[in-house]
Amino acid sequence: MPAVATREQIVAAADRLFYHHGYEHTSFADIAGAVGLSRGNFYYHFKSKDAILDAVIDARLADTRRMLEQWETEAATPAGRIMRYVEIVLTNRADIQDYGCPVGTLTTELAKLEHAMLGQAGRLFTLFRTWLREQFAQLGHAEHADELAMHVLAFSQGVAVMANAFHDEAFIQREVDRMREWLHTYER
Amino acid sequence: MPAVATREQIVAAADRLFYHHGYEHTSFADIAGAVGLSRGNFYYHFKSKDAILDAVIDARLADTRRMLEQWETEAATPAGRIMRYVEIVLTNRADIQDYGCPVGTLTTELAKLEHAMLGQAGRLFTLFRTWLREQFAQLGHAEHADELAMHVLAFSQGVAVMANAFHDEAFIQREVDRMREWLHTYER
DNA sequence: GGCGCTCTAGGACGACTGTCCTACAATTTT
DNA sequence: AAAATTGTAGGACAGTCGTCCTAGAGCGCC
Repeated sequence: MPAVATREQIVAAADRLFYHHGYEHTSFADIAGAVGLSRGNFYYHFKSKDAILDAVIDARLADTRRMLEQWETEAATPAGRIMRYVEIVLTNRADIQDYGCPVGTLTTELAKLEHAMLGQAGRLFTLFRTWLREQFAQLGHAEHADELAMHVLAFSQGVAVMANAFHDEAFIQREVDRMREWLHTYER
Repeated sequence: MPAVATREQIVAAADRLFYHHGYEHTSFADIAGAVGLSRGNFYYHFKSKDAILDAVIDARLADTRRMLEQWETEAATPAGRIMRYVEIVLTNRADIQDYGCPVGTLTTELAKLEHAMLGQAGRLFTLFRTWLREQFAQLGHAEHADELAMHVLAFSQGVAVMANAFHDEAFIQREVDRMREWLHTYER
């Protein structure tokens, strides 16, 4: 098998395991088992566990950019695009109830570990923040665009943590509805 | 030194370390070093790491109950008491920016570890939830008290995650102000 | 066939983990 | 003073961790 395909398999497995069980709690053996490779052989593809994390974050950044670009084509209005983001917590409610938000939980964990890759993980948040800010600017609120973007991010993180803690789908739906109404007050 | 004092020292040190570095990332050696005891000797006081976590959660539950009772005496109105909760993110902003919310981050971590003590940690959330629900009921919104309580909890968790990720004090202040205005619409 | 490159298996390594045990100091009780 | 209790130190234990090394399989190219 070509190295690139194996590398992608490793990244995909690590991505899933980091999300489900956390970075620290996922061992090389776990990833190796998921891909079907021997443990020691990993150093041909990645020279350290940090390098895998780096690749996982890069992959998530690329996936996120792809998703945001797709939203640009699917939703015609900035408000519609913002709602696309808000509704992630509904779309991914099953995973969120089980594992929380992939971005939020990773950032929280890396902060506690004082991990060198924390800054890299922060770029995931910044990517959403910048995109949301642009949507609010297009909506005609350039002056407070960043504050509104941060508010929407905080909404999603709050819902994710609570949904993970209480496994309450009705709660998620209510909060999304509340957010939709809030967003209407900013539409012109 | 009597055992009870040593035990309390261990719980206090473990509480702080679990909050700062996470449960899994904190080892017996770390706690022992913080208290100034030998590693192996812990089994005289706690028979397992889970037992320490259990004691830490119990201590946090007791501290939280004390805090909530104090709020009952300090704030005359239910709205004032709810604002006391909302303003935690401001009062504890330094710790929150560094380590996030003690309750939220612990629950998130234990969920990923599929740890048996996850249910115990959930009681911390439930304690706040029940208390907030009671305040909203006293405010005259008995019918939606639980939904409103969950909304306030989600607010605090969202702010905590974002403040931890971006270290933005102005953001915390803005969100608290936003929450104060929101709460005014529910006052009679 | 022989060479070189890509990829892999398997194990060794030192460090660290939670757990447990035993011997001993300190203190209290008899 | 002797005995019993309470608390401690230090190390052994089996296991796991991330890391690294070596030998060799599979393959295209000369």
